[in-house]
Amino acid sequence: MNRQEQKLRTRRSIIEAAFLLLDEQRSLSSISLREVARAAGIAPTSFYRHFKDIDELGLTLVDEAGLALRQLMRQARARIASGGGVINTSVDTFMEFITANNNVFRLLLREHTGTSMAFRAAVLREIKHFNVELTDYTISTTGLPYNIANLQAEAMVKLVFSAGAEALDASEEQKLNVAERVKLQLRFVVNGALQAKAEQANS
Amino acid sequence: MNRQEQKLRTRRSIIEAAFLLLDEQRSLSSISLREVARAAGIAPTSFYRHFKDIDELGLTLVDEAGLALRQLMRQARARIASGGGVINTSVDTFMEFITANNNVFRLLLREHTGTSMAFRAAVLREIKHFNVELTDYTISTTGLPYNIANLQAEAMVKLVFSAGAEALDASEEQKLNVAERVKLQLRFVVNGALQAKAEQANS
DNA sequence: TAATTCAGCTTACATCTGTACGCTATTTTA
DNA sequence: TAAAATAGCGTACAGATGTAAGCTGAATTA
Repeated sequence: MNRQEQKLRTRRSIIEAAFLLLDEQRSLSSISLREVARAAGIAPTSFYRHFKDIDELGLTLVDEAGLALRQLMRQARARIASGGGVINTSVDTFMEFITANNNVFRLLLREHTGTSMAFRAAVLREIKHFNVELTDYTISTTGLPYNIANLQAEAMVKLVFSAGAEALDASEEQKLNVAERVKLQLRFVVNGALQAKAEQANS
Repeated sequence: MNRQEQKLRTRRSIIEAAFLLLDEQRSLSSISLREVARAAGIAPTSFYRHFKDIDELGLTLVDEAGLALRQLMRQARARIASGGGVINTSVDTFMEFITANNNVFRLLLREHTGTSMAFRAAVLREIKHFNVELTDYTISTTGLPYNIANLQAEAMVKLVFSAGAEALDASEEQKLNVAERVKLQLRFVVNGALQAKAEQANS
């Protein structure tokens, strides 16, 4: 077995151990280096061979979570292309993601309002990606002017993330309810934005 | 000086010390009993004369924060009555609150997605108050049917809270920008809801 | 093959935590 | 006034934490 390879493997096991620790009652700031090391099956001090800090590990986790979200968006777009409606498909895809990758989404949600400015900034970067891509998509499919498309996209992302937060702790049927409600709310936003476009055109 | 009176005074100083500790880098789960006691000027063990737990203190803080928010709403309603538009006045009032009671709002925001189920539940209760009152207000002023008014109110609260989260870390001019944007987004929602009402009536 | 690198380990230490126990001094009650 | 209650204190202890120092053995390089 290669040395590099082995090191990467250990690094992976640290990362995955950390994700497992990040359940509904733990945040990045509350997991300890020793605890992660224990879960990863290494000595506390060996942790330093891979990360300078617990914080460096935390940033890595946020990055990985963001990556997973972007992959999700690609998946959603593919499903939209094959019919079903933008809002329906996107929300359903999102909800599936949350259910399947519980801890990953929870991490983003928690650190978004967490105690570390670095983590908050990292999460904000990921959300900004979301906004930019949705704004572009909206412009290209509806022809809304940039300012309106952007406001719309931002509002939609916020509503979907809030719904995701609710869904995290919810039962399966509650999740369906949350999904249904947010879809209606997204339609409010879309229709309101369309109306704003019409008004803007008339002036 | 009364004994009860003195005890209340100490209790107050614990609560206020805790609020002061809850700045942008501390959450309820990261402040220690000893730290709070130190800041309040009492011995660590004296803390137990007032609260069973740090958690009991935490719930008290969430309650106080929720109370402050409800008072804010009353204030906002009074200002609406004296003209200026519902959305404008509400958002402005909210933003003023956030600026003046930084740590109070931050507490709610953080514990909303925090690691303690009890705290999350407590914050949700406060948000539900918000939703109920806004739904009632919407029905009585616009005549929207309950289901639509409720969806609208929920969406608006989520958007305003999200905007509040952004405003917390923002400069004064950024805050103005955030406020302006959320007002436009709220109009999207209101107009979209009105349209939904029209559609619902036509069926 | 001999020398170097380095992932992971063990040991060690200073610091912080929650909280149990019992004392004191003052207020309240009888 | 005598007895009871109690807010606050000091001491003490068993954990947990981050991380410094130095060792080991296997993989890599020369």
